[in-house]
Amino acid sequence: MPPILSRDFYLHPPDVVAGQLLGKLLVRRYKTGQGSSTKAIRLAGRIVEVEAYFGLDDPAAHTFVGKTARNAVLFGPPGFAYVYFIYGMHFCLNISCEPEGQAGSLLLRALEPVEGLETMAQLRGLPSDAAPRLLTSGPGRLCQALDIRRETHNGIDVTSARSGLHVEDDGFVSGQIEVTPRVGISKAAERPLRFSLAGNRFVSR
DNA sequence: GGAGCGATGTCCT
DNA sequence: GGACATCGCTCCG
Repeated sequence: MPPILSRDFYLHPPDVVAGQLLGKLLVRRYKTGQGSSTKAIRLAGRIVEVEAYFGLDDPAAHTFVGKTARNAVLFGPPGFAYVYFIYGMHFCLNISCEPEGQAGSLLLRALEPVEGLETMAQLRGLPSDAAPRLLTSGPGRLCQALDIRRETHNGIDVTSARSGLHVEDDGFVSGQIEVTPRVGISKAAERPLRFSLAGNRFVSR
């Protein structure tokens, strides 16, 4: 089994960790089937697009207003999942970074699906032969494809194998990294904090 | 393949 | 009450 990224990996500023996270595998353990025929499978995708959010200094970040009930996870230690509900129907997944007390985070925006594509399609409400691009290209899509919800995943430790959600380094070597402005925000929209694998088809639009 | 737009719940002011 | 780190559909080229 490839090594799970440790807490130290996430200890650094978000613009640093974002680039290092590209090319790693996001892995979700998932139970499929029913009754006695249930079995555990892996839903996995390679991280191809990440946005960096700073804490109190970043007007676009959820943490800009200070610590609240919703964003409390981000003020905790690095390597924990922050899952929030947006636009009345979607979830987005972040991972906390920086030392406890500093609220940097990484927004996972797109994966290249690697394991469990049929189950991902099912979870997305698509036919099993759906185009892979439709599965995990976009922050809301990847949460739906991996069945990541606030109730089940907000606040879990992604550095522990027992969480059922973690990030692995399988030795993949990233090519060129592209850095562009972040997507879908109105404040600090010009800052180049969106990191993606150059030329990868699974990067969101 | 791109612009426009509606759906929809939660959070914070 | 308004804004929102989105998505999928329609309509148009």
